[in-house]
Amino acid sequence: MKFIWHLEFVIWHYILTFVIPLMGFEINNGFKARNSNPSKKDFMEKPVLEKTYEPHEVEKKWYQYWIDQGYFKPDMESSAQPYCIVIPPPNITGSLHMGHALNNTLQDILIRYKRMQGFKTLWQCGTDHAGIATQNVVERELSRGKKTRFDLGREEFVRRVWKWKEEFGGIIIKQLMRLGASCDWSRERFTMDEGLSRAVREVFVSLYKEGLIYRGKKLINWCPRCHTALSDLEVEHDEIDGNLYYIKYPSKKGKRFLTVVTTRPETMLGDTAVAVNPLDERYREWIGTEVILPLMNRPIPVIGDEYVDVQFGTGALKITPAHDPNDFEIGKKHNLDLIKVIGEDGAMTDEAGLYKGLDRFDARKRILGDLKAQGLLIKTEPYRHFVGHCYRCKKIVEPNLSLQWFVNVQPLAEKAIQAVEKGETRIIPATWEKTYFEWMNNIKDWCISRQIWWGHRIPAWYCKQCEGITVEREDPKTCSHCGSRELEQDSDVLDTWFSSALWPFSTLGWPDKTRELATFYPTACLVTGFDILFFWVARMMMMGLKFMGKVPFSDVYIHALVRDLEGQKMSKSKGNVIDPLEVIDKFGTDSFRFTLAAMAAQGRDIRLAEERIEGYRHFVNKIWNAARFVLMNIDGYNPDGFDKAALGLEERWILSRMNHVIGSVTTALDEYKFNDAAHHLYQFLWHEYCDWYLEMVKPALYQKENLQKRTTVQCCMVRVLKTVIELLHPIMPFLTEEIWQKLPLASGSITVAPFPKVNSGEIDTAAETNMEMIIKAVTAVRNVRSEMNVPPSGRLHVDVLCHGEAAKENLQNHAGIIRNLAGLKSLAIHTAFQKPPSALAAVIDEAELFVSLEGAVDFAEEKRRLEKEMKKILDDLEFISRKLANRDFLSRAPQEIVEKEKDKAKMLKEKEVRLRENIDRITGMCA
RNA sequence: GGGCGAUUAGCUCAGCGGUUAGAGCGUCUGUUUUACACACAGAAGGUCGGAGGUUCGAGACCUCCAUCGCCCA
Repeated sequence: MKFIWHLEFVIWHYILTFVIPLMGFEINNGFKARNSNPSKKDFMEKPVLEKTYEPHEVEKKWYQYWIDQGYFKPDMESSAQPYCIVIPPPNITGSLHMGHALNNTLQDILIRYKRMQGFKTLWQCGTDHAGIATQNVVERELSRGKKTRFDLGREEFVRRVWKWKEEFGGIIIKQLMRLGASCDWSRERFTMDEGLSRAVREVFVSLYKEGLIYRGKKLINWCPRCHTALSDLEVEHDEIDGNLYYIKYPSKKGKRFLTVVTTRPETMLGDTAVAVNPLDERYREWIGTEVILPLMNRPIPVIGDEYVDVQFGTGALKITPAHDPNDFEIGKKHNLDLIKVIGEDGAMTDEAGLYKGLDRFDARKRILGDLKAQGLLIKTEPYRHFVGHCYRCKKIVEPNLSLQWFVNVQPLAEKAIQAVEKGETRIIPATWEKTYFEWMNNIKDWCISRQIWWGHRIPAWYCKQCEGITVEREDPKTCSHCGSRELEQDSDVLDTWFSSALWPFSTLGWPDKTRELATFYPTACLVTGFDILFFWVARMMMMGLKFMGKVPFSDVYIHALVRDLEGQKMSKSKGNVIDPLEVIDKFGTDSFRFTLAAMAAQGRDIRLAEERIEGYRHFVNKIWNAARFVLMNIDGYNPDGFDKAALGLEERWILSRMNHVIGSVTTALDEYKFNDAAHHLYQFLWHEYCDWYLEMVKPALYQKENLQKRTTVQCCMVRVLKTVIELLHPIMPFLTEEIWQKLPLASGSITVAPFPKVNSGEIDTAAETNMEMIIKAVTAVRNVRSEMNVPPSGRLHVDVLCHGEAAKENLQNHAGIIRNLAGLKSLAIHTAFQKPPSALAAVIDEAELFVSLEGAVDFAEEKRRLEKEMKKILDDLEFISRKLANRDFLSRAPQEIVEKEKDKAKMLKEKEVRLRENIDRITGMCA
């Protein structure tokens, strides 16, 4: 334990000393720019970019700029449609981990996307006071000075926690800034703020007055370490290695015994019955008799109850209503006494007789020893079973009888179920709806009181005179029942999740009727992990519907968990955590964000390894270099030189493809398919724009004779780059801003630039078809070169035999592209010609290409190559022929599918013929 | 015990009724081509966990089985 405290101290010390100064973003509330736009200056001084993208300075510079410009604040005066996301408030004790990184990256992508689309966007941020967790941290700090919170007293202790919060509580906020999060920091809220506390008070009082909040003595989960009650959700059931103990309970009369089985012998001191199944022949005659509870020598009844599982153990169950939830229910049914033998501190109570004062686990040992000595312990067998642990401190939870505050949530849950059924709130992916309904339908009363000091104190006062409870919006001076002035406030605080449940409206100003509340509630989307679907989402639904009359959000997007490469949950104890901040330091924020987006497929966990991020850093660098290339080739650039009539096939093609990508990315983001958006952008930018378009236009850029052509290319390549950078901005905010600012025609910030829209007029199917043919021709030649080991330096002559005039025209018109990209010395296009006997052949759909080699040709190798090709064609052809021979297929499949298959078969047959001819020709050469 | 999900190329994953399957990384072969070797060109690699069924057609839909993971008792 000491070691852990020490470690924690070291970590905080590190953060304070090194991390915070490095992250020093300055937040001010002004809309006015204080700095001039930082990069225009750079552009003037350094027209050519560095060879490699260096993220760190860039990130710092732009983040500060965005804050200074107030881009993250919604313009409340605008009439645009609102779009609001409330952040899942991180705990003030927290430090950024992978879960936060993914969660906030996805939110930032959505917010930036919508902001660019012109919505009035608000990403409402803030932190959570995290009652038990924070109290634990400060208590641990105190214990280093050998003090407890009781030494300080409540008031002083709470003051200390506030002080701790002021000093350390902001760390995660600074870390979110490094992630690029575009929250409106000027609206940052804290669950213990005055306003949010007022919301808590209002909700508590009105639910109490309505009878939905009540105080009652029930069996609750008690953590003896945290010394507080917990809700059912805050208990984690983990499987542990335990034992099954077989214990003899002697009958009151006679010499017989009833053998009961238990995993927790220490609770037997509080047994008030033994239960057997009334259908169980073995014990039928026992029902109604009494046995003597060993060690306590107390007679207890044997009762019959169907709950008892005949198969389990001996079929006789000891009943301890004060220490087991099932026993509690049975006890209630049979009107059994409740004897509490384990106290709040985990030690045995006065009711435990001789064992009073012993810790629960020591008592177990002692009891087993005593039973053994009396010959009452028959046997002990190993048994793995699930035991409840405190989700904060991981200690074993004690079911305990206790007077606590509860919310009767069932009436609230019904409305929350209906809202999802009616589609007022969509849960995405929809598979989670089932889980939501399952839990909501089986919901139990929510224990909301916590026996700690850090939190919202329960606004209930007890009268010393009449013992009545007074619950009011304003602190009462007198008892509402008898008027006495002798009042004492309940010492408990509320479950932290109680205030979190109000977050979507309390942060917007409720219970006041603010403009923000009217504008942004219901919020658009909530992004969260499934681990807090019940803790938080479900409760926000209930409270939002109850107090606002409307669902708190239209969409709930549930994302994956980030795991390590082996699929293990990342945890400090396993030592498999990847620290997001280290990743950002190493690879830059944009690489990291893109990786998360690319891997965020719906319904699947993310297995993250550093190599993934490193891989996407290559993409970042690729984009950087594409921009570098563009900027190096825009001298003499004339922004008005974009003449639609002058566009070449390359331009018409890339613009068409670009518009497809705009459409795909927009759809993907609208549907929360972040990985699709990322992959479309990756594919287009790298493999279409860089690999093909930029390579194609190099000659036009390098020449100075045809200035019209050059200008057209410049305009087009700048436009496509600018567009794709804008599409990428939600995922990669920093790199895109840096490049965008350097591009001509950019002013202001990409943060608020309009998100590209599809221009269907630029979709050009003919251009795409023609370009595909050219790409196929180039690839075919390259393939031959590579397969036949023709050195890249060898300039070749190629003859193309086209099937038809259309193909000839297309290839003829763009022979320059083919020559350039395939590395040819010369290219001749024919519709009929004598095949050169020794040339290597490549067959594409629309043509045959003959590559003439100088010097010796390995005809045997060429034959092998062609035959390999032939095999593939024949396999395909066989498959398709079988399909077309099937009468059912022809009659039942849709006509267009049949046509498609027929076309394909025709194409394959043609290819087969041509390949056969070439094989025959080469065979002749071999001989 | 109840529920949910996963199983596709060496690895991580897309694809969820219509070309006997795609990407990234990795592997192999070439290449100092004036944006990028964090690159370029090319290639190899899969009977889509197993068995039945529905369908003209099935990684994709249904049933069962196996293995793994998660949630709730």
